[in-house]
Amino acid sequence: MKKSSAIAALGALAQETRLDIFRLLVQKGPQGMAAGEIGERLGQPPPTLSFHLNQLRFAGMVTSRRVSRSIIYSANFKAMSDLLAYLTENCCGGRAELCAPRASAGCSSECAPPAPVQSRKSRRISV
Amino acid sequence: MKKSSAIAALGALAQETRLDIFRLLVQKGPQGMAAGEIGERLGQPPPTLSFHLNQLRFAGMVTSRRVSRSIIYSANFKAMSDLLAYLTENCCGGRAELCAPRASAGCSSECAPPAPVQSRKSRRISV
DNA sequence: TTCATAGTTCCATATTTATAGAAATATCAT
DNA sequence: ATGATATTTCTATAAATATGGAACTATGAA
Repeated sequence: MKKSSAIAALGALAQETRLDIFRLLVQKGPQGMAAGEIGERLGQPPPTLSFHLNQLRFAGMVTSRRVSRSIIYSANFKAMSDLLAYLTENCCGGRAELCAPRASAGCSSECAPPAPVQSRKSRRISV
Repeated sequence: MKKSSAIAALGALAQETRLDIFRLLVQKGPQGMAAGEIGERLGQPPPTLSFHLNQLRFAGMVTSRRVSRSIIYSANFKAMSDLLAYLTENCCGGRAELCAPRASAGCSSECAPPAPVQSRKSRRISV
């Protein structure tokens, strides 16, 4: 994944209405949901909703298809997983053992907090 | 994870310099890196860098600790994994079998594109 | 103390992003 | 055609975010 795509994806999701839209669509699954229904659920006026759906679409996080008068939006699951992979890429310099318990998908699950590092000489430090 | 935390995290990462910083720190692992070294690597003037480090810190994506004159920043791996979990939460309404091949961590790996939905009556549609 | 180093905060400016009314487009039913 | 529904584009305005110079704070060394 290119950096610019990741920034676009993150930026698309970093807004309350759009995050709501995206999670709604993630939960809805591949069948998707019509723009109108999304707007009803989230209480957004059509132009505002359309703006946000466009942002998500340009960022590649959703796809759309017309069905009769409705436009059906669906989450782009591939884009989501690519983004997650990008964020965790080469975690801990490849030495995932530095990332504590159940570091399954290359560190993405759960990593140790950086507190108890002190590799050799235990050095006392302040925050 | 609360929605506001997710938005803060996504917003923090949705900016080129900050994404660079975060990925650098993810790859560096728990030992972290001094602000100065980050600035050198990314070619950012100190005030700009400090601004972005603060954004990441307020969003909970990095932690900082002082070591002598340096301030060492580290990625917050827990925050990252919480964010990833939030994004994929209840994927496909819990029926992860709707999300195609190797849907390991609740859909986060790879999900089917929404193209071949057509649950019952195969309806021809245009895009 | 004084100096050099490492970072931060303050501030003004520039840029980007969000909101929603009004008008326009597309589809379907009559 | 005409009207109703579904959604978008246009537009102006408002709000949030990014940038970097100048000045400030904290730490350690001479």
